[in-house]
Amino acid sequence: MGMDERKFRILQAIIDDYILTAVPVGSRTISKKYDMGLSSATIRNEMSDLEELGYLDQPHVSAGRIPSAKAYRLYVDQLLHEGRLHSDSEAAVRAHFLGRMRQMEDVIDHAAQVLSSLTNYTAVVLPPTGPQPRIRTLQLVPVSSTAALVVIVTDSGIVRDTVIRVSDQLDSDTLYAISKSLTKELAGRTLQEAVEIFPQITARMQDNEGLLQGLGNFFQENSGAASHAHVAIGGRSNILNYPEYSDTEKARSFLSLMETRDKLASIIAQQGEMAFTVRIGPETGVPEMADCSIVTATYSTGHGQQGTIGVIGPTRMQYNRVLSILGTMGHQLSELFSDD
Amino acid sequence: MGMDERKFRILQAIIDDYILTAVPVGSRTISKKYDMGLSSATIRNEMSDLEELGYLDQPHVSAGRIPSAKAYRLYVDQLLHEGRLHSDSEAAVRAHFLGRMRQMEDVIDHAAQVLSSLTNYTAVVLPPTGPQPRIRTLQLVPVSSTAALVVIVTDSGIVRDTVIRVSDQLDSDTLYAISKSLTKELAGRTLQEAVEIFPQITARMQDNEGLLQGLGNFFQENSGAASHAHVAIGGRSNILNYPEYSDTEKARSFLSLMETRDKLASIIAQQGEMAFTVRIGPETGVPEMADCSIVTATYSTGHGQQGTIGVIGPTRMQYNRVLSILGTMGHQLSELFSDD
DNA sequence: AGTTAGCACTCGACCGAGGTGAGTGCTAAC
DNA sequence: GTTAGCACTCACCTCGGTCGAGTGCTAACT
Repeated sequence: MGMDERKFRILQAIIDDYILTAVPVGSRTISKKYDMGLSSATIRNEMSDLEELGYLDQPHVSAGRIPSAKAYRLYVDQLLHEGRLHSDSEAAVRAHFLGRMRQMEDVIDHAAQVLSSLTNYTAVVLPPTGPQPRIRTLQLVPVSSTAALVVIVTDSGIVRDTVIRVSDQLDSDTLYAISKSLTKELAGRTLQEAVEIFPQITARMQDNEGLLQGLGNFFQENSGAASHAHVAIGGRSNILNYPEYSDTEKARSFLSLMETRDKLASIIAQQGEMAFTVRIGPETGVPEMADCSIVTATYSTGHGQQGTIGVIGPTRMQYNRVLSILGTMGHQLSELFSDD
Repeated sequence: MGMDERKFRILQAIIDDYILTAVPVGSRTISKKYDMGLSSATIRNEMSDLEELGYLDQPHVSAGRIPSAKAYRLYVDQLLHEGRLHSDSEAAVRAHFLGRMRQMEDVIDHAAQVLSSLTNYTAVVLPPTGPQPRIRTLQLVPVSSTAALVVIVTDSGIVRDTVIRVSDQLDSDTLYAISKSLTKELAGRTLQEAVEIFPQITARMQDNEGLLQGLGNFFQENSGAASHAHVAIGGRSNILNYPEYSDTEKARSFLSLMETRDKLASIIAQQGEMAFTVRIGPETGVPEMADCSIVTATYSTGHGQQGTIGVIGPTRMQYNRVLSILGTMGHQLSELFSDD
């Protein structure tokens, strides 16, 4: 007994119906609602086969069937293979990005917001990370008599800043001079490299110890794995729209997972190069998400950096819609970042 | 029939018990658990009076009584009046702030986190706002050949920045020169004032039109009510710990309110000068929070700026604990910001 | 051989009856 | 003014019965 064309069509109908209704679907429903030209009895036989093949589960003997993770997997693979993602969502996404935003964080937050409101699921957006950005300019701005702001501009246009304390009294011009010489030394290097050669620089410029030490620390802190910094999450409570989470206990564990940004980031973070990832139920590897699916896509900044956007919802997710929206969103973000 | 001492003690016992158990409390419970030296019958009579006075509600005729909003109000006023907030929480709060943080946002986020985990309710922290900060320094940092970063340092040490596009090609030194002259013109003024006199400056410095226009926009955008910028929220899902929110529909509406930062900020934002505000049930003025209470406290930065921290929980909130924790947290934040 | 109709069977959902127990209000006695 | 006692109320639980959606199996039809 293999998986023939007809079985597949029936399976697809079952999945479609279940995605819509979240109710176990019976043979009669399929035979009537999706006119297959087959009687319910025949469907029943096929469903029995599909269950044996592992594509369907039966919550109890006299309920309909529901698709298994394996079924969704098949369904999604098909979608991805065919590549026919209907794209009426494109306009919607684009419309939301008309007023373009200044800051990275704004963009990230906004993207998560849009993504969740378009899909009605929970959305997560990770900022771009990638090869160590290279320093382009470093500048010190006086903040008070004992503090200065360090602004570092990198080749990907990303700006990092921090306030450091300087024990000495330094005026604006002196700081500018120091900035210029530091820029000369550091331009073109990564933060990692900056940490390495920093002792030499410190040796050469013996004055301004306090300042240099502060700078050293800053480099140190920021050179590590580009710190999963800001993770934007949107539509946290969307999950409650779906009956599978009407159980409060489930909802609780899901929502508290959503609160721990770090964990979430590591779950979402894309490994590999794929345009899309779809992890279904147990494939997520997270017990709290045993009946969730995670769909992610990547975007890139045109400076070799990559970011991830993702949607989390019940396994009976509208994969078609979600994939298409993620695709569009990915494009938009890539465009937005690459000419910025 | 008035409110005598004994009635008050009974009411207090009822509130305490209800806060703990969330179950309507009956006369027998009070007479046994809180030994008043009175029989259940007597308590019953008193409770009947208290109900008539509007301090107790009876969900149905044969259940116990639950405290009304009016009762909580009385209870809280008493707490605030007596001022005896037990302070074993002080150490806990302090412990969480040992590693002090660099950036405003980090502090805010962390504070919300701590506050929610200490209270087990949902916590909200608003960044300090206050009288228009005055410009101390303005500096332009080149980002690319067509963009520059504007950094503005204000007297409260707060740094605002944005990237603006400059149509002209400007090198670092030129930008520095412009920065210096702009700083001279603008130092000591508020952003509001900067907007007003900006046309004159533009007229005087006719070159660099693109740049000046970008700057103008930036001032304009930031001069408004100090933009409820970053609102930190912690323990969103804590509300689900409490049986009054085991109804999914209620939880949903609560959580989606928590998602709209702006709205939340305006709800929490403290009017008036009071150290503490307690709004109970309908007093919140938000229908979604008909059976929530909001407790807020303020902290200040020592530069005339004030921020708000708040806790949102069910009306049967542990007011005592919450008030004391908020108080301590407020102090810690004030200290942290004032010498920064 | 595949398809279909028919039928017995299963099992969750829904409904109403009855029992249980916490809690009240009232009355009468202390 | 306080207390004991008692009848009464009402949410909640459990139990049995009915209903209906859905299945699996068998036998007949194409």
